[in-house]
Amino acid sequence: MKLTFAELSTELVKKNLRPSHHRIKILEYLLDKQGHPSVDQIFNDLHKEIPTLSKSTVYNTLNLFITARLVRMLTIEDNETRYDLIVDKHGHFKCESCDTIYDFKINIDDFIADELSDFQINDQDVYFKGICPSCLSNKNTL
Amino acid sequence: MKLTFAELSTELVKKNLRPSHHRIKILEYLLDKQGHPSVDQIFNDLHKEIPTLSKSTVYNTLNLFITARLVRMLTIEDNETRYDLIVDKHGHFKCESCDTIYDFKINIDDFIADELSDFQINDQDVYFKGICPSCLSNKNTL
DNA sequence: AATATTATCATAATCATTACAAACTAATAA
DNA sequence: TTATTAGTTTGTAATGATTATGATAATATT
Repeated sequence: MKLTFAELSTELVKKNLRPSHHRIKILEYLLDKQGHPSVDQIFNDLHKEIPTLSKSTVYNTLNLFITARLVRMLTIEDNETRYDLIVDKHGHFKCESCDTIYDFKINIDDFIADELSDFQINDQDVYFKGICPSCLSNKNTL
Repeated sequence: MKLTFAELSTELVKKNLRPSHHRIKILEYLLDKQGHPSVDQIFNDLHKEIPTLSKSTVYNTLNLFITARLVRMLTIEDNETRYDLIVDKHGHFKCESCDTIYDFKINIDDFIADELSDFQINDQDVYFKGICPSCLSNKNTL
């Protein structure tokens, strides 16, 4: 579901964000890139295309997207924040070998225990960690 | 289920950790304190009792406990790690108003998606955020 | 075009965590 | 007991991710 530059721009405008070039590029990157990139990944990759890009801008833009509820912050790891476009609810699996974060379907609402009936739930995160199939098979061939 | 000093000491020895005074105090603190304390909370509270206690020791000891699988790290928030004694699997709810982290029962295994059948799962975390009943009722009375 | 507003940049500041080396304590052996 | 070794704790310095700040550039508004 590759969106055009113009379509991405509209998405930003919908959220009352000015569709600057940098913002569109960062949004596009988040859409295209699998594995839920970190700030460093985003910055390093986009820096090749946009040499003037500053890391501050990446931070600013991501925080802007978070406030606009376009993007979610994943705190699956304690030393590095990852970012996730908000589409539908899903769980996250981080491979401890290759650091890729995979999405998986999960019906989170089924989880909700009775003991939470008096709580106001704003966010739900399901984080799994382990080894992904690709790294598992590599390990076997070593 | 308050454990005595001697019993806590035995727990450490079981895990091949020397039962030093500091380690026992930190373990005891984790057992007694509700809401999953941060390093700062642990340090500040224990510092009153043990004025010579160093924050390094708190970090060292917690990491030791994690390696020994006595304690789990909670990365529910991106700016502060919380710690959780390993007992049985449960979810964590963080109140965004009072910062307390509540446990709740959850049957994670029932919900594991088929798409993860080829993944080796080592850790499972379920993090919810929102407002706890106590803060909700406070808000209503304001 | 002039002015006000917003974006971006570059650097400095912050803050949680880790690394490190010295000081201290406990365990073991002679 | 003393000497030796291993393990623990401390305090400070280093690291590294993130945020704050002030200057500059771009865009929108009048």
